[in-house]
Amino acid sequence: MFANVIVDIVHENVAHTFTYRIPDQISVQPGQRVSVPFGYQQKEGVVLSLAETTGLPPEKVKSITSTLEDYPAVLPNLVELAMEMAEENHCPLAETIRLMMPAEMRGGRVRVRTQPVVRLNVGPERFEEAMAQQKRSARRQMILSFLQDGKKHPVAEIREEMNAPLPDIRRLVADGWVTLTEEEFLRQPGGPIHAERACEPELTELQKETLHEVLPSLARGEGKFLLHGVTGSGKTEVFIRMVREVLKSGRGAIILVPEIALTPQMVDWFRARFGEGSAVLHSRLSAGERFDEWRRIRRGDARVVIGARSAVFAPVEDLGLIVIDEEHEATYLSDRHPRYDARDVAASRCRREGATLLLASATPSVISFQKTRQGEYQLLDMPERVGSRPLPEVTVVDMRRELNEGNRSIFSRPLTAALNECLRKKQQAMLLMNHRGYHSFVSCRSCGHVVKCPNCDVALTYHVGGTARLHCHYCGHTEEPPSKCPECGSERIRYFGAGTQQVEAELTKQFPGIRTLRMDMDTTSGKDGHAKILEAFRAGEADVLVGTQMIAKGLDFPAVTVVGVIAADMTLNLPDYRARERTFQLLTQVAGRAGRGSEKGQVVIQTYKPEDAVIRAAARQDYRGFFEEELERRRVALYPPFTVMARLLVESADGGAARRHVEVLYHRCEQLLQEEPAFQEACILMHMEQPPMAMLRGKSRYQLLFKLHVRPETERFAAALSDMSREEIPGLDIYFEYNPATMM
DNA sequence: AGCACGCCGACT
DNA sequence: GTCGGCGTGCTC
Repeated sequence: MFANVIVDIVHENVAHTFTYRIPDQISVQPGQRVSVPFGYQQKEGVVLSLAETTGLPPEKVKSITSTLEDYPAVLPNLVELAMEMAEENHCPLAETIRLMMPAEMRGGRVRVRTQPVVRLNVGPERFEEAMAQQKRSARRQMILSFLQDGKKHPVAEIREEMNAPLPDIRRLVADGWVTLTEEEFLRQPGGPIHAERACEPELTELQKETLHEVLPSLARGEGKFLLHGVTGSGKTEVFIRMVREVLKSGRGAIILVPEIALTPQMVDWFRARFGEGSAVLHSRLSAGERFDEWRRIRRGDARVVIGARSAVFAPVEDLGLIVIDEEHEATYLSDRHPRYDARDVAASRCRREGATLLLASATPSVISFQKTRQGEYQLLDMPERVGSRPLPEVTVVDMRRELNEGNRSIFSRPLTAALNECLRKKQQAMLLMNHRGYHSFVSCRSCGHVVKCPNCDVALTYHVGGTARLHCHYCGHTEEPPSKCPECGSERIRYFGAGTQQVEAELTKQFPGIRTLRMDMDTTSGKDGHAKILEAFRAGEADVLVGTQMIAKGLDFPAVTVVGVIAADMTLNLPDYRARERTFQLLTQVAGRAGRGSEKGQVVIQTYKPEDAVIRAAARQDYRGFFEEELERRRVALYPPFTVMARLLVESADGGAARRHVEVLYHRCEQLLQEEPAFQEACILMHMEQPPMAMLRGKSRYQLLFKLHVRPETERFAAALSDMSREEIPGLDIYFEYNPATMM
């Protein structure tokens, strides 16, 4: 017998299977990991298929050295998924196969952990005899009583009852009453689960209706749904019930959430709801924990998995459901190679494995909502909040008018009034400061010069705390703030606008005695920094939480009645066709944080563009209104979902070399378009430019931006572009992105 | 990705 | 004369 093995090397040259003989004494199955001789070295690989014969000359074929596990690490369905992804992304199969297992499993960097286990060596009929023989040792009798049930008990369990039981156990082993063995045990992150069957809340009518709409599909293992539920509508409870339903029928489920939502409380809550049969996969796990959680899933001990993006590859057999919560989040687009969209992967996996897909969001992505229009997804609508709680009242404040009428503070009069009222009632408020880097930069009032990072094309950020230096958030560069404009020499150079720190400082100035907490990239750096701040706020240790986007995401603080957005339109004009969509999502999500308790919420959106359709739709919490307007805009301007974007990005420390190469690529693309009229028809736009961040981490950047019609031949054109990115040129990094996550 | 094989410049 | 540069090619 022969095995076709894909060797764990990511390189075009070896991106095909190699055939190995299977020695008589070992058996292998597809998906199993093996160690094989490869050239002069020993490599790990995954068996793709078995064959009776091979066309290769026998002297070339070597033998598999050993298997790495005695089970297939990659399930057959996931092998197929990896193959599909490799083909779609034009990347070596080894690269997509790697997604299917924890990174630390490769190279044997984690080991199966064992612990000593004891059990009674004799039947219950001889228990009294054993007790009698050990009558001189109360300790050994205690151990025997402990083991009376005949089951295996970890020594650690007995150690909880008495100190140092090992010598006594050894004595019992010597006397032949018990056996002591080493057994595999699984590291459990967060300790043992207290499966206090957390009470299942009674569903509202709307929740019941929604659930009933999906149950038939769930039973048949089919269907793709987009659940659009306003903030606070109780979407979570609906999909929790769906998971229960799937588990009841003996199948498994995967729930994807943004990494940022996987807080310790969230994880505890989830495990309390699902008990021992659940597993959690996130980046905070140690290598060993991640490996063991993965194995619990693989062995079928855990049938429901909650995790971030990569959990879409969790080895759940007999999958019945994948849920993607907050489906609009950019985190579902992988930023590393191989680039994939977890939503698309989930759809493919569901189709392949006969499972239901459910995407959920209060602000669905334009792409996903459009799919409900085209019948690809079925729309589930939850337009009301649980308990008929009203949506918060939203006030849009024109900051130009505030300024004209003499208010030079960063807080408008309505926001000041709302905050005063909130403080008086001892309630809590949240203030959102979007896009920090844009707000605390240093600029010259005379010539408009902005102090930028010498390595990256971004404005340096001013930090008040500590050293009062300017920082770059991309490369870590710091420098002294200039006292004179380096461009025109004017001394009228100053810190422009407000960052979270300035908002915080301004708060303490204008509201004496106010207690504030700040959440941004600076304050959340430590381990669990995130969770600590949120916990403190939840515990009422502050009146106001000031933060960047990260405070907008799906959090539930019942005591928050006021939400303020300091400058709503800052993200509106970023050079990205999704800027409007992102702004709408951010505003709607943050507004949804207000009034989740018994008190009605109030939201104040401060803006310099109160007439903008996005701001107005967000103020009305009107997703449909936003969607229709945005879809029309994209239709006219030929943006996705009507087209696809692609980019070829060239980076180099040598700016001239990058420039020259991008020109070469441009001409090659032009040639390609001329040779193939079909390509020319597919290509709406090809644009050579320096991206908004013309420098990043000390490297110059140039890009070719493409806007393409969705046509059969587009795929081939994209493949040709992808090939150009894979050519290796010393000193140059070339990246190809199809549907780039960012245009910066 | 490694690693050997192979053909041209300055050195114990 | 050799040591060693990295260009080219192969790995079941």
